[in-house]
Amino acid sequence: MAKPPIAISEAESRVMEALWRKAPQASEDIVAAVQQDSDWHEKTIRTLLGRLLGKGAVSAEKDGRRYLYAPVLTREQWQSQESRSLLDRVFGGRLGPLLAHFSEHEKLGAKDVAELRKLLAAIEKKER
Amino acid sequence: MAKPPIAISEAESRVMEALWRKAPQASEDIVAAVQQDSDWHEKTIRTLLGRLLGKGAVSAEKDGRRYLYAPVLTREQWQSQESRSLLDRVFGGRLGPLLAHFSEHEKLGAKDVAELRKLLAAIEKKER
DNA sequence: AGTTTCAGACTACGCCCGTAATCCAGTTGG
DNA sequence: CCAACTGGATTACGGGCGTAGTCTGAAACT
Repeated sequence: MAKPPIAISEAESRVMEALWRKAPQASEDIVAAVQQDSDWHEKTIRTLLGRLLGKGAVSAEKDGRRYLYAPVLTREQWQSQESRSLLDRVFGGRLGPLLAHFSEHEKLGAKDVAELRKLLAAIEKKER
Repeated sequence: MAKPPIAISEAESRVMEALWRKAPQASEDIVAAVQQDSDWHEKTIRTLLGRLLGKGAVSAEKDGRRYLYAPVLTREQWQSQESRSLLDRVFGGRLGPLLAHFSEHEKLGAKDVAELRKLLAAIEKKER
């Protein structure tokens, strides 16, 4: 069977962020890390961690009486899923319209333009 | 006060699609249009339409015994909202990483590449 | 050894969403 | 004029999500 994609919610992704930055970590440290950027209650963060475990988005390895948590879903996988979802849901699966949209409505910084050039250069190289 | 952004759900967006393609339309026609691409029950579609009305995403004008519905939220506004949401939630608000992601993980069709070139050309022209 | 503590498990609860079914009043067909 | 029909309004219901609170078992402190 194909692996079912792991869907995580907005709030859950904030917890994943902490793990993507550093892993493995004990829940105490995760709580502290997440609280740097949010005002969530410790209980809330632990609940989210538990849900992520249930979904298989993180793994837990026993370390004494506590667990050390690590991400299973990578940030890249998540970014891919979310990007593809936007592409399919909102732009009919075509990159063109999405890019056109960004070019019209988002201010592109110098770095963005450089990234665009790089992207195009890579494509052209591969093309022949 | 600033107008609060109108958030619509996935299913609701399917109904909006029908209205974006043609408006105004009576609910009967909307139902028929949506059913072309889905197997939703008529009642379901009417419920979604009602919710969209409640959210102010569509307007209804009485036309005899029925209403004629029209979109208030435009497709472009919606695409903007969703794009910005992805950008902020998943890519820290920076376009570069998003573009890098697409260049690495998405297969670009010829049309996409053309769109990219056009986009870059437009930028270069504006740049000087 | 008894008590306090704390990580993790289980429970809670209101709101949104997907997906309808039921109810009601005005229109229309007979 | 009465019955059937139909669009719209109201109600339903289970699952996920945001946001915790409570319970429990074992470790740690005294």
